[in-house]
Amino acid sequence: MTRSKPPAPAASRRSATTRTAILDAARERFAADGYERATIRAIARDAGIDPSMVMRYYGNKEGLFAAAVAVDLELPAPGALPRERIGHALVAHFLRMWEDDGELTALLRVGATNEAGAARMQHIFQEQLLPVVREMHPDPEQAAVRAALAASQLLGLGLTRYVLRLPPAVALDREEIVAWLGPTLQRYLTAAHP
Amino acid sequence: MTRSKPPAPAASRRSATTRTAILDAARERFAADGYERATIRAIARDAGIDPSMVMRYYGNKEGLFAAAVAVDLELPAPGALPRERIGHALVAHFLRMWEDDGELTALLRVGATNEAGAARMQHIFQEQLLPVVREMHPDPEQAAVRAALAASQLLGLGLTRYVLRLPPAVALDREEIVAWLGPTLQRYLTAAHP
DNA sequence: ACTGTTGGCCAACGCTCGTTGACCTCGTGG
DNA sequence: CCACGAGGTCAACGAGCGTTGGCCAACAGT
Repeated sequence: MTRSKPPAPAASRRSATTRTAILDAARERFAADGYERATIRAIARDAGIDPSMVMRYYGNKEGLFAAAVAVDLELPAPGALPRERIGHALVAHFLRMWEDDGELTALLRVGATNEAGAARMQHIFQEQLLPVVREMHPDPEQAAVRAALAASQLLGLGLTRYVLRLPPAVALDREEIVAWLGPTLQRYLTAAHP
Repeated sequence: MTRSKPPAPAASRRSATTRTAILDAARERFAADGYERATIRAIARDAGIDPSMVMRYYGNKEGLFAAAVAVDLELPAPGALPRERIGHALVAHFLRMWEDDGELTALLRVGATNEAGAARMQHIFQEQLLPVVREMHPDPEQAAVRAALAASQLLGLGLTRYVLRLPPAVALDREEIVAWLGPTLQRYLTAAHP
C-alpha cells in the first residue's frame, strides 16, 4: 500500500503491512467461518503470504485469534448520555459497531463454539458493559442482572441479524430496530424490578 | 425405512438400542462442541461402538446431525393461550425446552458456524414460530417482523445462558427471567408498532 | 444342516490441519 | 565490501479427520 521510506530508517521491508494484512484476513475468516474452519492456511492465502509467517508473527492460532479480535465496544463514558435515553442510544451504538467490520461477528461465531472465545466474551461483558450499568445501579447484583438482560437482547439481535441472518431480522432498518429494542433496553437498565 | 418384523419377536440383536445411543451421544457432543469438533469418532466412542456403524446408520456426518437435531418446539396450538399472557407463556415454554435436553443448545452452537445448521434454524423459525405469530397478525410483514424480534430475545437468552454461560444469566432463576422477558415478548407480539 | 441377513469390528484410504525448520534474499550498518 | 538480520518461501512432519470395504459371528428361515 503505502510506499516504504517515511523519514526514518526504521520500518524497512514492510512487516507492519503484512501484519495488518494478516489480521484483516483473520478477522474476515473468523467472522465468516468460526474458529475451526478458519484455517491458518486460508488466512495466509487471503493475506498473500505463507502460512509460516502467521506462526512467526502470532505464535499459534490462539494467538492470532487474540490479536485479530481485540474488541473495544467504545461505550460512552458513564454519564455522557441522559439516563432516560440510554436504551435507544445503546441499541443504535451496537448496531453501528456490528456493521463497522466483522469483529463482533467473529467474536460471536467463535464464542459459540470455542472455550477461549466464550471466555473473551465474558471478559468484555465484565470489563466494558458492566461498568456502564454499575454507574446507574450501585448494588452489584442489580447491576449484573440488568447488564446480563441487556446483553441477552443485544447479542440476540447480533445473532439473528448478522450470524444466522434470519431474513426478517436482516430486512429491518436501523431506525426500526432502535424503535423496537430501545424501550426494551431502557426497561432492563432503568425500570424498577418487576 | 424399517422393513424387518413388526409382529415378530422384535428387538432381537439390539439395533434400535444402538441407534438411539448414537443419537444421544451425538446430541451431547454437538451441544458441547459444535459441528466441527464433534467428531464421529468421539460420538462413536461415547456410544460404545465403532465409527463405521455411525456411517452405516446415518450415511454421513450431515445425516447424523439431521437425525440427532430434529427440533420440535412443541409450541401451543394458536389460540390455546390467552393473548394477553402469551409473552410470559412463551418465555416459560422456551426455558423449559432449553433445559429439557441439549437439543436446542446443539442447534444454536451448530447454527452459529455451520451453513446447514443456520438453514435449519431458519426453517424452524418459519415453520414453527411464525405460524403462531401469524395467528395474531394476519399482515405477513407485521408477523415476520414481530416473530423475528421475539426470536432475537429468546435466542439471545439461550445464547447468554446456555451457550456462553454468562454467570449472571446462569444465576437467574426461571421466575425472574419470565418476569423480565415476559413483558418484552408481550410487547413485541401484541403492542402497537412503536 | 445350510444359508442369507444382520450387527458389529478392524484396518486402511486420502485429505487437511497446525506447526516446524531449513533455506533464500536483500537492504543496511560497519 | 561484507556480514547480518529481518522478511519471506518451501517442504515436510505427525496427527486427526470423514469415510470405505472387507471380515467375523450369530441368529432366522428354509
